[in-house]
Amino acid sequence: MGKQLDKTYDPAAIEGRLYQKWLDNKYFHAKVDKSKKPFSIVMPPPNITGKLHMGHALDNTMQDILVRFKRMQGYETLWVPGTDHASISTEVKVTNALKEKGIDKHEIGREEFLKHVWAWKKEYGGMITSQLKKIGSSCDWDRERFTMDEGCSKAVRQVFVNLYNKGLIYQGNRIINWCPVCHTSLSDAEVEYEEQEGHFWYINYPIVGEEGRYVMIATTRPETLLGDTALAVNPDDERYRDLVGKMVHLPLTDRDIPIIADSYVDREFGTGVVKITPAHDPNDFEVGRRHNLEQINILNDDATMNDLCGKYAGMDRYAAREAMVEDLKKQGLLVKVETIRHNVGVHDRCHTTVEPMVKKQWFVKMNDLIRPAADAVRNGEIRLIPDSMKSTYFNWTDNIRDWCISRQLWWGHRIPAYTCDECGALTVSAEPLTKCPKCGSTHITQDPDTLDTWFSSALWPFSTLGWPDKTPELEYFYPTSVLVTGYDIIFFWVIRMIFSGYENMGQAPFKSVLFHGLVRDSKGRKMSKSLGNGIDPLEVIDKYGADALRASLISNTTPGNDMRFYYSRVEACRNFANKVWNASRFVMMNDPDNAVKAGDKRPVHFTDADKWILSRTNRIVREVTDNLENFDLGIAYDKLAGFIRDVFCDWYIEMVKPRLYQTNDAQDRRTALWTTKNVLITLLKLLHPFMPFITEEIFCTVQDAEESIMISSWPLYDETLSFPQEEEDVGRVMEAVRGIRNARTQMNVAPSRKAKVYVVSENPAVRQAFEKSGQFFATLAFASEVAVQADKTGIDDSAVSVVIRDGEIDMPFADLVDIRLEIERLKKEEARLTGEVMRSQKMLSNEKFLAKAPAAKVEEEKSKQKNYQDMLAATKQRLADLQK
RNA sequence: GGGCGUAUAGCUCAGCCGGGAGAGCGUCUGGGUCACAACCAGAAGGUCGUGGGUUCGAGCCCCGCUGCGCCCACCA
Repeated sequence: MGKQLDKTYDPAAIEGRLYQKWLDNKYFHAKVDKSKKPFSIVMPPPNITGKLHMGHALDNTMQDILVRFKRMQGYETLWVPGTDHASISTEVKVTNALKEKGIDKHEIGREEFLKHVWAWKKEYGGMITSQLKKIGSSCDWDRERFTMDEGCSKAVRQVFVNLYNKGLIYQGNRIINWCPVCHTSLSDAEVEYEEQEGHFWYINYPIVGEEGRYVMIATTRPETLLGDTALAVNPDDERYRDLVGKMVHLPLTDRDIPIIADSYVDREFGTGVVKITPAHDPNDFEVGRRHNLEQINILNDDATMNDLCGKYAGMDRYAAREAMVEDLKKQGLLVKVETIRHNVGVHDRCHTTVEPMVKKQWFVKMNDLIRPAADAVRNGEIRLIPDSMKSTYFNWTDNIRDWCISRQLWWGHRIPAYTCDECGALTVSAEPLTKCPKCGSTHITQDPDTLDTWFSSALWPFSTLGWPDKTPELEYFYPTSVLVTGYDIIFFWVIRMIFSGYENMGQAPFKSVLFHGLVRDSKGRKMSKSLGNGIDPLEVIDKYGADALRASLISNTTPGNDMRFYYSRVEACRNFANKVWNASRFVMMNDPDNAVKAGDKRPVHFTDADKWILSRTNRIVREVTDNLENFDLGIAYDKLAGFIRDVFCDWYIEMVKPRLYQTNDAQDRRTALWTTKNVLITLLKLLHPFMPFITEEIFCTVQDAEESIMISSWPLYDETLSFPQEEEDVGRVMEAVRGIRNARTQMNVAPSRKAKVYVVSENPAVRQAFEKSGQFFATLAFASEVAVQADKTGIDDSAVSVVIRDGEIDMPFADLVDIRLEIERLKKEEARLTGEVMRSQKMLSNEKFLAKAPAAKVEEEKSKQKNYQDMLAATKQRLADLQK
């Protein structure tokens, strides 16, 4: 006796055991094997701050599907897992955690703080990756990496040095986005804009030397007035032309500032006069540079007013705003206040309103670096899926700005730049420096800043493979095959990996990028903690199994589009898994001793049904393979699942039942079993990338073997298994069976009441099909007996016409249905068929079509037309008969 | 303001190279059936957002309009 399967599929009972088995056998482990072709993926490293959410589940399911598919195809597959130190989110998180314990980050100092972060990393850093195992990810855990491990850090330092030496990294005073709470600069990408209510304060600036004359400006941030170094008007603005070059007195201060002309000013907006605050506004900064204006920084790092602010010094920016407005009012310089809604930049992590400030920062010069990255996508060297992502990509590469890479954080890669305390020399070094190379002094200070977290992730595809060392892995697996990631980090990450790949490796980091969308809740909202609408993938797995979750994330989806998460969809997939389970159980029950094996020699005498299912399966092999090669995961799954359910289970298993239950023809029974088993095994293999657990369990149980489906070979299209004639014949029989089933439902004849069924047709091909393939017809049509005949026994004779004899009474098909309904139906049918014939006629008489369409298409259309004509004639005849 | 996407059944979405409108869920009808009630058989339900154009032929290609979503910019 072979092993048995339980009656319903219980994922919880097998998933853990199977994953352990795969681990124990080292199936996920990749080696450098030059006799095989490599296929490699690096996992987008999840942040160490988080736990598994639906986005990760989707991302990793897609990767796992590709990896498992390629592994079965015989590639040496490597999937590198890992995590990201996520400098700013982690720092915020740990800072808050410490705060709750009453510990202040600044009090304990940098070194002590970092100890806490490392401890935190140790505790939570591996959480996600261990959770990823639950969904079946077949990553090479021996090669798990962390963006701040020794190897990645070395790569970071090396890249920094290389870029610096090429002059592509520079330090500069630039206006940057400053987060007053996190005390760090932010890249543009880290700033979000929120619409908030604000005010427009209209303020009069007195003109120097012209008593009683004022220039009115409008501002949303009156406190920045203290940093004003000019007013600006448009050079073409008639209203203010005479003012250009004059001075105004800056209220609340003892300074006078000039009025300048700059085309940046929009005449239509506000009063047409802009106060210029170069130190606290990016546009003003640019204007200031053009006009050589002084930059006056009026803020401390925590957004309180600094010592330059006189009586306002020490006040918070908002408190100062109120106080200053009050003072302006007293002096009669405040003209009016308007309430407006405007966009305010906030830090995407902590939602603090950012403050533009001038700071010395490190930048990467982008102009030259971006070019190969843009070209690679433009000339197809790197393929973006879906295609439409190209536009988004170019939108960014065409408008590239230098990348501010320094962050005033503690957690992250410290910038490898050192300043000599004695001679002041700046040295950049990949190895820790202990003395100044210029003067030999040992008093040197490393730059306190750390690098933008994306600086290290940008190197991920090669730093994980050992770069800057020339490892065999790097040589063999780079460039990686495909990157699977969400479209939301195309700018943060994808582009930066691409230019980093070209810059440091001279090659693209991957050949294709497969984008997916966001997983939203059932109402289409983003899943978020604040809304509390997130769904924990682990809960779904506990309840429905990993396979069902995976399938539900893949089914009916398309690359790059957002999707909604529905429990009903998971349930449908769970039910499908159970279906597969039971189909397999059926096979096992009919061969408890496993006497017929899938690999056995092919039988000689196939029935039409066998040839039909083998041929159809053969086709699905090709289609699913093609879809997977083309990254159409959703289409591949839907097609395959549909085939398994609707074709294999619903039709073939029903057809084959009599042959398995009646044991009088041992030879035929064996053939039936062989076919069923082979088809089942093939389908299981195709399904394995999508549903790894259940397919593994069945694969082993059905064959009573330990060998894993994971390392079995992917099915190939087999020319000798193509039976177009039988596909057509059996297709006809199925058509007829459907007709009968339909009729019976309409007639209210219970399937349990077996009937004698006559198949009547003048069409020899149809008769032949039924004679040849009719053995399973009776079962499918719930008939006790089937007769095939040419002459009409008093009724119609279309291609699918049938007569059902039920019990004592002869009940011709047509008579059983309400005649009026039937006439209506036939009229509709007639109209449809007439249309089809005309359409077909038009096509076939069209010279362009005949000339341009492929020959197969024309042939197909011809046979279609013939079919339609026959059916139309039959329908007309039947209508005429009935209407009598 | 600039860019991108999207509009298909009651709901959520597929629909490849332009040639017969699809799936899942839901609804309705029938069925204790010997793999599966987490089931089976059947049915109903669509002007493919709208107006034009190209084509023998458009859900698909082109143009206009409308609705929705996202990204970038950030007018002080």
